[in-house]
Amino acid sequence: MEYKISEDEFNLPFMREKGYVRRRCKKCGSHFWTLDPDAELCGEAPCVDYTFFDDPPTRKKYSLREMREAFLKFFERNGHEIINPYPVVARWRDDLLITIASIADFQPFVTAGEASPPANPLVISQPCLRFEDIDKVGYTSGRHMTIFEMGGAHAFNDTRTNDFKYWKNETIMYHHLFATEELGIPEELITYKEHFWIGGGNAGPDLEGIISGLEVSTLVFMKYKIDVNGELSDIPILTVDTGYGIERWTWLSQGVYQAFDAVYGDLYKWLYNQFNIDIPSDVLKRYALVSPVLTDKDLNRFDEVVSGLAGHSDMKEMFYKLVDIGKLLDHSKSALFLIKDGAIPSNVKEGYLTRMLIRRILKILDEYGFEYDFIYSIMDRQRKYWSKDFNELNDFDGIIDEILSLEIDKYRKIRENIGRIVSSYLKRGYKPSLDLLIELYDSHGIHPDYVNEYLHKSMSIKIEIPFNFTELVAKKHISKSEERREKRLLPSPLPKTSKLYYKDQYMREGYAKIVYKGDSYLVLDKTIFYPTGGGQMHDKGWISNSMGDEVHVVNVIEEDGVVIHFVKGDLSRFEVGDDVYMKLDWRRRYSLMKHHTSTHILLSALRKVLGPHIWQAGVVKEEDYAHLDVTHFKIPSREEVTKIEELINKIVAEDRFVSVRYLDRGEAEKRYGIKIYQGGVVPGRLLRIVEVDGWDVEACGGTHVRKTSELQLIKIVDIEKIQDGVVRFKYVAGEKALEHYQHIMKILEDVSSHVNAKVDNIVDAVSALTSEVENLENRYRRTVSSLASAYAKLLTSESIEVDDVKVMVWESDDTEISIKVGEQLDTMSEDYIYISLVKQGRGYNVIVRVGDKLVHKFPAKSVAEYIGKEIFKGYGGKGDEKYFRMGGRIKDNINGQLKTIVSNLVGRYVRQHRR
RNA sequence: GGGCCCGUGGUCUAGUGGUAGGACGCCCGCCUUGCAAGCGGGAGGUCCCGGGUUCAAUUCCCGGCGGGUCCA
Repeated sequence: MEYKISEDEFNLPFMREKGYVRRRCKKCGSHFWTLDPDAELCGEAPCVDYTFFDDPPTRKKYSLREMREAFLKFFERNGHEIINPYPVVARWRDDLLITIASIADFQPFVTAGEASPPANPLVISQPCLRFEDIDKVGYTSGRHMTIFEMGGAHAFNDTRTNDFKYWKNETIMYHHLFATEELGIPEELITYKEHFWIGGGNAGPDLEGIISGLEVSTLVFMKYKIDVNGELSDIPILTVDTGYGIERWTWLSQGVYQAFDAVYGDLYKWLYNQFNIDIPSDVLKRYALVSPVLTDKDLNRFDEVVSGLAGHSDMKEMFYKLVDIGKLLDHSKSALFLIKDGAIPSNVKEGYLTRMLIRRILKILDEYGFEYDFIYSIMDRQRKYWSKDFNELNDFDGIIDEILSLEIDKYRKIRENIGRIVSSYLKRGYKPSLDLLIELYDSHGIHPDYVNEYLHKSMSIKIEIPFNFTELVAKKHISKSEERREKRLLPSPLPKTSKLYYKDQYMREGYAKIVYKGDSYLVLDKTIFYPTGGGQMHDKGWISNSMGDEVHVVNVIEEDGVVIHFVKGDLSRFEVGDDVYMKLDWRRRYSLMKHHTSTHILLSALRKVLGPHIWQAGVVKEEDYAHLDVTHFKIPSREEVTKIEELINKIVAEDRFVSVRYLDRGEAEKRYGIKIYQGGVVPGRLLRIVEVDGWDVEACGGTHVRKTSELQLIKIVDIEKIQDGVVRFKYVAGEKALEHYQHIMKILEDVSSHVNAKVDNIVDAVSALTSEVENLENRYRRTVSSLASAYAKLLTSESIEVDDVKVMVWESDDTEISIKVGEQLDTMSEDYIYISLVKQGRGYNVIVRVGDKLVHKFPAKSVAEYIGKEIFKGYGGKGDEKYFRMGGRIKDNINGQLKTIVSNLVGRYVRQHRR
């Protein structure tokens, strides 16, 4: 749908005072505001050329850090409060994996008016990740990056309370002042291009700030909600959503030809040297000037563009290197920030993005013949480079290396298996074709380049890789967008239930009034029953009325703030308006509380022992146990687990207070950081903050014990890797921990009585047992073979001679021995026909073997078929003239001795086939 | 969350509706001044688990578990 921006949308006092006029670009057709009344072009490349190279419009050159500081300080001077950046993994949102814009930090609650912002107005420099343009990275001289800092100056205007900060006029003025006064950019260089912005369910008109050909900012005035049909409706909060591209402003100020040069400084120069790049500066500049034409669909014009740089026909290889160092710098920084915020490489979700980035890096290293190990030094230099701005990176020293080493191993394995996998697909009937490339990439992650490399080596074939290869792979995955419609239980809205368990977490009984009665559930005006939520399972208990009728509460859920009690029992004498008495199954609840508090203690211990990359990825607290999933790359060692257990039990023993407070969302984030959102999305203006004194702080809606000593003991009982990048800890606390030990002890005692040894000696006893079993197995094997040879002798002596042929038929109940006996016969006779009949299920197995002298005259296969035809309803088998095995179901009319019948059949066969 | 691929001695793997094969590693012996290696012999398997089809399943079908991979 096309959204028109009215001519007057940006006809603001500021524009008029400055003398800005609205024009339409002759090339791209967009409307823009300019100080030049004769302007015909919008001012953005590729409509016009970049004009800042060698001659930056700013007063001085800024490093990225200086630009960030200048931006933040400027807005701070103008009434904005500086907010620390959020993680790049957007855990507080369930609709986004990663932080794609500074405003994402404040969605959905702040922009929807459900929570107050940490400050208003505020300013932030937020690292953001975007993967839509990943294929352009490197080609566009650094205009596109997967990771960048978005300088966001935000104001939230609440129309409901008339709490108005500022809107369009001031927003543009701030932008203008920042460019002109703070940075010294001549104002005639600045144009504003009109645009309509849509994203994240919101929409609004925006202006793009363009300076010297480069878009450096987007000033969005978010004022609509947009539904699935594209219909716009007004929203109560008018949000000023500005995004200043800190990297681009930096680039602008330095006037260099590559934004990577401006952003990565020494790191860029280091890689430039490592790759032995040598591009004359005038050629580099010419490339930078034409690179804006390389857009989505035009990337394959790269060769053409590069070779068109007159006079330098052999520069192609150099430019490929240049593009690739851009990718290396960009991807390694993205991967670094993802890992920092807990996106451990994985095959799912945000972890997959980390893995993809690392693999793209490894592939580039491969292409230029670098060792994979080179990635360690790239990442380490990145880490050091950015740790000055993001101090927490200092804590990631060894972890990054460990993660990289695991990823390199995996990548190497794929690389090594390529030949085998490709040839197995060819053997399976795949033709060397595009289909094969897609299949191999999709199922095995083998990049088409590698397939070609192999095909070229082994059969001198090369398959053309289309530019939209990734798109083709994606097409195979057209997913049915699963509509998760939540089933609503309550027919009409009811007043929210008053939650007594928040007033007193230890309340075990109480009175309430019935406000609604369903077939098998009750809604009360207030309740002591905790509904399933935040990983904590619901309470159980009993509800009774004044007449002494009692029902059992078996499940409790919450719907829109209304707590619903599912009950078992007769509800016929419970009526709306009745007073009822509630009683908790306290044993259950108390155990749930202990497990919940244990979870908080464990999580902080994991961060301390395993590293700062640990984030909660899922959690369940049951009555009998709890488990906590965290972002981690391997199962911890025995030593680490011991350390963790010692640490958590130290916290238990120290008897720390567990406090519960309500804090304003913004206040809480400011004081404790984003780490408080371990449990995921928590709506609302006020946050319930649970703090284990001096140890752990989380926003949490669960019920907790008052003091850690109530936990008595926390024992980790199981650890497993539930997927790449996620490790699950299962643990028990309180009396469940005691029960666990008792359970283990009982198992030990059971074992000990079975092996006839005291518990202390079990290990020795069991190992004696296993070697005993081994011995017996050997003896069994020897016995079977001597048994087989004994049987063979017996059979030989009992054989019936038919025309000099020894015919032996026997019935056995063991196929294995039957086969072995047959094998033994060869050592004693050359002219035998051996038949073994083995009952098997509803039919018979027949093994036929003939002596070496007879294989031509009486082939086993022919003997078998002769018999089979006679005795089986239907049969099948396999073998050759020496040995044949078949089976089938016996004909109904055969009764009497099968052995005799078969003997006679063989005799007849021999006589018929002698000659 | 979904699609696809895979699961065979310690490791890597071939193969098959009817006696499970190889390589590396391991053990013993021989050759060699020593090493690398070579030669001969040997040990090592619930063919991931459960159900079904079948006279017979490691193999085919269904389900589960585990691994890989791609997409969102």
